[in-house]
Amino acid sequence: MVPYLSRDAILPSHGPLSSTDIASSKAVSAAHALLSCGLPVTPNEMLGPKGMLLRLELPSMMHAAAAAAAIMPHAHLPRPKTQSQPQPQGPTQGSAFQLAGTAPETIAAATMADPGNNGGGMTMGLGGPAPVSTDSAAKRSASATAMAAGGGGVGAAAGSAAKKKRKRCGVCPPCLRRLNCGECRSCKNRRTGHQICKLRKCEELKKKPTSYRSSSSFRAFRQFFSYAHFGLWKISHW
DNA sequence: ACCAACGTTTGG
DNA sequence: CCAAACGTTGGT
Ligand SMILES: [Zn+2]
Ligand SMILES: [Zn+2]
Repeated sequence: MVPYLSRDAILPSHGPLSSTDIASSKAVSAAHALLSCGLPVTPNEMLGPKGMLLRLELPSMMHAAAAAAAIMPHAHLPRPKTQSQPQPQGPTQGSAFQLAGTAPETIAAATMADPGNNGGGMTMGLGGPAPVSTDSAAKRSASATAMAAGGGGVGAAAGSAAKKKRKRCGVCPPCLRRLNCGECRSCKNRRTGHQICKLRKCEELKKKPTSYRSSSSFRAFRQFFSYAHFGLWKISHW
């Protein structure tokens, strides 16, 4: 199945019909999101001659989800912070997909097999060209991750994806600093601490790593297909 | 929460 | 191999 981000999905056909301004801004958002997923696309490529959003074929559902997250109005609503029971998390959060019933294998893999968190979320894993580590790094990480997997135990399928080490965003103020302050605990304790200078610590990495299932792109994706399931979006020509 | 220490991953 | 620095654990 080839995932589409269709115009009809983006702009509800019965809704207040698209001003081209809205389409344009959505195109900008989607293009940005796709770019961050490694798919270089310009807003103009998503807009037709009349300024309407075009149906865009995407290389993976991951891209579709990211684009949906950037476009859909509810993607960034704060989650109902109500005491979410520490339920077995896996089955519960996956139920939306079972409901939709049409989740392609790639998505099922991306969502169901998510071992709880993967760093960075939407840019990882599916869709993009394979990470391609041709050298001994592959073997290195293979053995290392195998060992790491051994410790975990609960709920993880054997040989499930190892959790990736997150990388600094590179654009936040701390990331832009080039010099260690030399005064903070991390600097003073560099020999044994192995930590970056506190003034250089990336703001993103300070945040608790978010699981893919709690990411805005996943929520948008789930919402997207929930609506599709209930027929609120036009999907007849998919 | 902060911190120290260590193990581990990652890119060069 | 090595340096940098993320993840984790244990102590406070
Ligand atoms: Zn410092
Ligand atoms: Zn940063």
